[in-house]
Amino acid sequence: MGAEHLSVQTLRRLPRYLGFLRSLPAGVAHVSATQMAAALGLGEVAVRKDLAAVCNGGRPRTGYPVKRLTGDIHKLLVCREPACFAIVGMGRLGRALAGYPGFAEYGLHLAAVFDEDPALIGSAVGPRPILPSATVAAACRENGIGIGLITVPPEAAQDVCDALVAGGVRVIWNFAPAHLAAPPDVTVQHENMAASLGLLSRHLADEFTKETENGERGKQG
Amino acid sequence: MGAEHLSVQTLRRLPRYLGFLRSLPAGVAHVSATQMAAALGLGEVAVRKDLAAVCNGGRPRTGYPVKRLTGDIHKLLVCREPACFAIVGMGRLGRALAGYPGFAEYGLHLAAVFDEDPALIGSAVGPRPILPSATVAAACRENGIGIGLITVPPEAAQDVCDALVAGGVRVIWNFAPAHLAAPPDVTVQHENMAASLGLLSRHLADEFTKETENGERGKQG
DNA sequence: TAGATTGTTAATCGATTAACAATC
DNA sequence: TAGATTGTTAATCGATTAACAATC
Repeated sequence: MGAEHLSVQTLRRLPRYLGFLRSLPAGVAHVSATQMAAALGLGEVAVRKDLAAVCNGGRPRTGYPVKRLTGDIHKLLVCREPACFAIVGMGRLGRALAGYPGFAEYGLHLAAVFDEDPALIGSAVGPRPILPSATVAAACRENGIGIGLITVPPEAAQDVCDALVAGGVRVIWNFAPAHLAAPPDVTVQHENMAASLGLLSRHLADEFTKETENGERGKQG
Repeated sequence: MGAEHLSVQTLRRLPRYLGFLRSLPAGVAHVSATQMAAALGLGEVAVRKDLAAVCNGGRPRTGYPVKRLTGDIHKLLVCREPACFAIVGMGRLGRALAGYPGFAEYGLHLAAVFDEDPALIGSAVGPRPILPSATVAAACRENGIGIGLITVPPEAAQDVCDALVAGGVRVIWNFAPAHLAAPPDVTVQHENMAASLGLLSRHLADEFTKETENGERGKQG
């Protein structure tokens, strides 16, 4: 219990804890924050605090019971009633996301997929028929879809955004590298894969600079 | 100039500034932090600070010259010599990433793509031939590839990770929902799309709770 | 008992926000 | 001059880290 308020950072780490716990051999009954931190490459204290906030089954010297900890984290991640989402744009990225595993794991349900191309309408992506983009607003409203993913080319993104908003969607995850205008009560999260990779690359360069500045001193193989 | 040190958060926002600047009609010569903040839905002061850190062409009452600001941000994002990266796993997600637009924009070059399936070897993704996964380590080392993207099924992710590390890759972006073990000098960033969407969904739920708690008071249409 | 581990309380760090002086 | 906007300096906020007492 104790779900009072978890920081965004903690929430981001929970799935990784869950993944680690599930990767444990069946025989392991207990696990400590120390072990998890080492395995996941995270700070020991951070992990301990996260676990303490999430599960009250921890005992000194013993650690946490795997089963209970797993259950508690899982409960926290799913917790609410399933949220329905839609994907607009059945190109490669849209299809990849539609087939991405584990949405149910997080209480998410892919309720509809859309594309503009008449040639695609009616064909299926997994078990789902592709619906025409023109029906986005109506379909979202009908199915109580609150979340929309945009995976269309940048030129088409704003129109799709407008349609989603018209359909009552309140959260938009935009994969098109385009700037979108939306009313203030709609949350738009922009995902720019190229930019994200650029940031990672810069991280690499910075690390390297640091190392060479240190003259490779203090490096333990 | 003044590229001393930009915070990660600032670096994350820069691409959005760039996108906004490029979306401006050709006639607009100057733009203020106030305008950009409003358009992008960001805090006014945050934007002002970011711009001040990035470009010294700002003038009171006038704002920033669009051309110079665009150039300075662009320079900052590319700045270093191009970084080579590889993608292992030519499923839907791998192909989507391979075709994602704008990597060059951030000084990134997709140098090689790999897959395990013998039926795919030799066929092309865009201009690039798919190479066999067995050659990952050698190919990375030969081509000076420092960054690897993993888009294989979770079961195969650890092997791919090992191969990349063996090939000298120092930064890994892992899209498989799997926990990876890597040496401490290798940075592994985990991307779990389902978990990220779950977090967004939770955000939606929290917002909604807040609103209803406020009894919808103070909402201005 | 001894020692590892939990969980809490205080200190540090980084980023955002607020306040305000400088300037075109 | 007046007023909008920049850029800086101080205050707030949140998260991480460090220190330590509690406990099995």
